This record gives sequence, structure tokens and C-alpha cells, in this order.
Amino acid sequence: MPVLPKSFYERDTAEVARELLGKVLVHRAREGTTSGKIVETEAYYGKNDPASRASRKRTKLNWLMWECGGLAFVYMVHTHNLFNVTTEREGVPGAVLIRAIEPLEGIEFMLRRRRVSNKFEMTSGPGKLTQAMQITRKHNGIDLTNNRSELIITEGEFEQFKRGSSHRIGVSADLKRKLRFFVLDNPFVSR
DNA sequence: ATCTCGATTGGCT
DNA sequence: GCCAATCGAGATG
Repeated sequence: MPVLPKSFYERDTAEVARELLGKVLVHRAREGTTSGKIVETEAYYGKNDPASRASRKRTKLNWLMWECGGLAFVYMVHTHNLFNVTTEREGVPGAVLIRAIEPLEGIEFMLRRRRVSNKFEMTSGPGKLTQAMQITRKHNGIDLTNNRSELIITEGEFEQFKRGSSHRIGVSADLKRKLRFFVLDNPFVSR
């Protein structure tokens, strides 16, 4: 399946978050390939989004949100790595948090890394999927639109599905808009 | 140099 | 449902 081009990401962040559902995140590591269908996302904007890492000034931690679209943006919260994709054109902050995937390839690796037997516990949360797919801060800044990258996002080929939306999870101050998107009735969605 | 906090998770009551 | 774990980095003095 073809890799998503940069133009896919350089649009309104909520639109990208919604359309990322059903696309496929692929990690081609030495140990083996893991991949999964994206089933839950959240959109984060800049200045007037109080929940965003980019709501305040640009720092060593959040600078990637101002870069061009289609780059990996990984940071830690508590003990977990959270994986995001940058959106909007260079200079405009934005990113989409990938909150859950449905495993496709490399399920044996994911089970081992997560130390769980229940497959629904492998990737049904933003910190869970990074552990399962072994995504860490070393992937910060990787170009997800380059077919030679270790980490890429490709088109998917799935039956049509319904999407739902809600307010974002775990944020202390949210906007009025519903900026969380998920595949309806998919068991790998968190909660 | 020290304090504080978080886009989470898992274990225990 | 509640709460501790645990870590980087921004904020403060």
C-alpha cells in the first residue's frame, strides 16, 4: 500500500485526525515488522488550545509541532511514550495523537513486549501501542512520508466503517469541539 | 539546585 | 474508583 504523502498531513488538524482512521502504521524494525490499523486519534492545535503542548511557547520538547506535516513527534508522559504525527504547514502548530491501533502484523512481538495474553490489551491506548510497536523518543522527527523510513503510515484497504467522535481523554482543559475520533464498535479502541 | 507536573497505565480496595 | 510509579524538562530562585 502506498505511503501517505506530505499533502495529506498539511491540512486542518481535526480533518487529518479523522481521516487517519483506517490508515496503517508500520514499524519496520530489525527484529521484525509490526503494523496496525489506526482506530482512535485526537487532534491538538496551537495557541488557543489549552490542552496542547503547543499552547505556550516553542521549546526543546514541543518544537516539532511547528514543523511541516508528516513527521513523528514522540514525547513521554509519566512513564510512557506517546506517538503523534505533525500536521499543518511549517510555522503553524498542530499534531494528531494516535491513541489506538488494531494489530495486523507482528502480533507475536507485541504480545511479548506487552506481557499480556489478552490481545485487546496490546494496543488499546496511546502508551500501550508505543510499547507494543517499540516506538520511542529515538523516532522523534522521523519523516513518516518517506518510504525508506523505519516508521511510515500507509493507505489501508478495509471495508467501509463508521466513525464516532467525542471530547478528548485525560486533558485538564478541553475545547468545545469534539476532537477525539474513533472507529465505531472496534474492540481495540481505548476504554 | 530544587520543585512541579503530565495528551497514562496497572494494580489494589 | 483511587493512587503510586517514574522521568524529562520547564519554571523558579
